[in-house]
Amino acid sequence: MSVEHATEQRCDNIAPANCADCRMAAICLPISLEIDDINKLASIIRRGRPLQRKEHIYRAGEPFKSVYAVHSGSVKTVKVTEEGIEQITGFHLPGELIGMDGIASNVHSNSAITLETSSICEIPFHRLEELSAKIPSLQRRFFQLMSKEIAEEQTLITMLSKNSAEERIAALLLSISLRHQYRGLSAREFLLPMSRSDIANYLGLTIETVSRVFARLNKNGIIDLDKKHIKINNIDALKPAAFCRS
Amino acid sequence: MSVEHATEQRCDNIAPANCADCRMAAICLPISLEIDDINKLASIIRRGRPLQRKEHIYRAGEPFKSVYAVHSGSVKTVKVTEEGIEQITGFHLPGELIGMDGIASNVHSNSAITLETSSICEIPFHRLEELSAKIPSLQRRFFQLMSKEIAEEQTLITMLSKNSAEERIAALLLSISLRHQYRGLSAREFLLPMSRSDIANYLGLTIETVSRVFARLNKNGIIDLDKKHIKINNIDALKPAAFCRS
DNA sequence: CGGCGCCTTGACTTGCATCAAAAGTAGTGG
DNA sequence: CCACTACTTTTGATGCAAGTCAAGGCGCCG
Repeated sequence: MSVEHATEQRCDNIAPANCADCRMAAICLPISLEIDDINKLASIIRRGRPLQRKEHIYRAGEPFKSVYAVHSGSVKTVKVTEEGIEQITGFHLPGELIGMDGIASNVHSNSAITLETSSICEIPFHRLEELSAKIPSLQRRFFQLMSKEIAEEQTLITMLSKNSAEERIAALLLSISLRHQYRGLSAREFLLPMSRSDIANYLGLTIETVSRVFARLNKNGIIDLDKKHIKINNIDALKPAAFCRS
Repeated sequence: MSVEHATEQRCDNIAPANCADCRMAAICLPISLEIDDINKLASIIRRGRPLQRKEHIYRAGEPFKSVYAVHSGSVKTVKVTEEGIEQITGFHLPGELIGMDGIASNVHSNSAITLETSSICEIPFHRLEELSAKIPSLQRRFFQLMSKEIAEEQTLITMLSKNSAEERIAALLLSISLRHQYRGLSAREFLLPMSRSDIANYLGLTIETVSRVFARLNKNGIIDLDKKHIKINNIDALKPAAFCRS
């Protein structure tokens, strides 16, 4: 809707979101909401101005007020331990929701940082709570999103605990590929929005190891890699089953 | 309350829980619920018969119907990958809630298995949802519990990704110690309900490494260990800070 | 053109895994 | 109560995947 764009231009800070017209809505809210309910939800969501690469959406330690949906671009979430060690806890693509780690303690336990120019929708949590109590399918949807995050983290835990460097990198590529596909984009060819050192940090490896594994996959012809541009030639070779017979 | 015991005796399968009198309630539901609301919640909770060691509470793949609170004893949750690799995703002590990973897909993604004789309360999820929509503080509490689980898993992720074998084991001991203390039990002396191989699996190590690290901590006098019985002599030596200067 | 990040590649080191075997513990049944 | 079997834990010897250290390449921007 052109109105949406116009609003964004005029208002230099935040604009009301128009979820009914957002092509990500099917992903961030794939629920059978009545059009009426979608509009109620949209009315509490605010679309922020586009953020540049490396800007913070929220910082660890800040009071928790909202959760956020990635509208376009990409984001990493980072946890910092008391000793100052940084751990990337997730990479987030359009249609994905972030910030739910702050609900428990009312303080964000992670920081969220854009990996590229991104546009982010803000959802004030107390209003989401109120609305959830009134719209059962929204409450359920939100429980589901949190549960999904738990399940995804468990997958990462298993990977860190049991898999080799090559398996971890293969799994990350597959995950990104799958999420692209889900959004109707190419599963075989895309840009990696994150740096090698982000990948290493996320997967519990060093940059050198990440670089060497990419080089090996490239030499084997499983992928074609040119800096951040990746093309997967043999998607099956990246699947877990491929590692059983090697 | 003796009535509660009487009920348990009579009914060989399940008995209604009496949350108002349960000494775990302060932990599993530390919310400012009206006594009235507590009773509404209690009315949907069922206390199962005591389970023996190694019994399943639910199995991965089963339809998701309920979440469960550990009333007494202890439980491990285990995720099995498609390739059949098992990863323990958590150890759960009295007052802790399990099974929330199943909400997203309506199927349990983990199995839950008792580590010792345990008594477990079952909370049918659809009734919890209904009640949450009516009692705002309950809805919030449940969001918080899920968020807490996310934050805890992120801690495990960081540990698996960044810490040495010794640091991981120290962190596990500290975590158990803290949870004992929270329940008013000794922070310095307790029984480890899980086997060495469970610990190894959870922390992404081998049993041999776990055994060696325990032996080293024992020799250093940091802990006294006799099979599963552990006594922490120098709790500070287990804290992350202790590893900065070593 | 020179400085700065980011990435790659090579040589070497190391913490933990693997393999192997013995010792300890628990459960079962005669 | 002991003998037998099966499992868990400990301890030792060896190997390897990934980390560390170091140097050089590439792209970007002032």
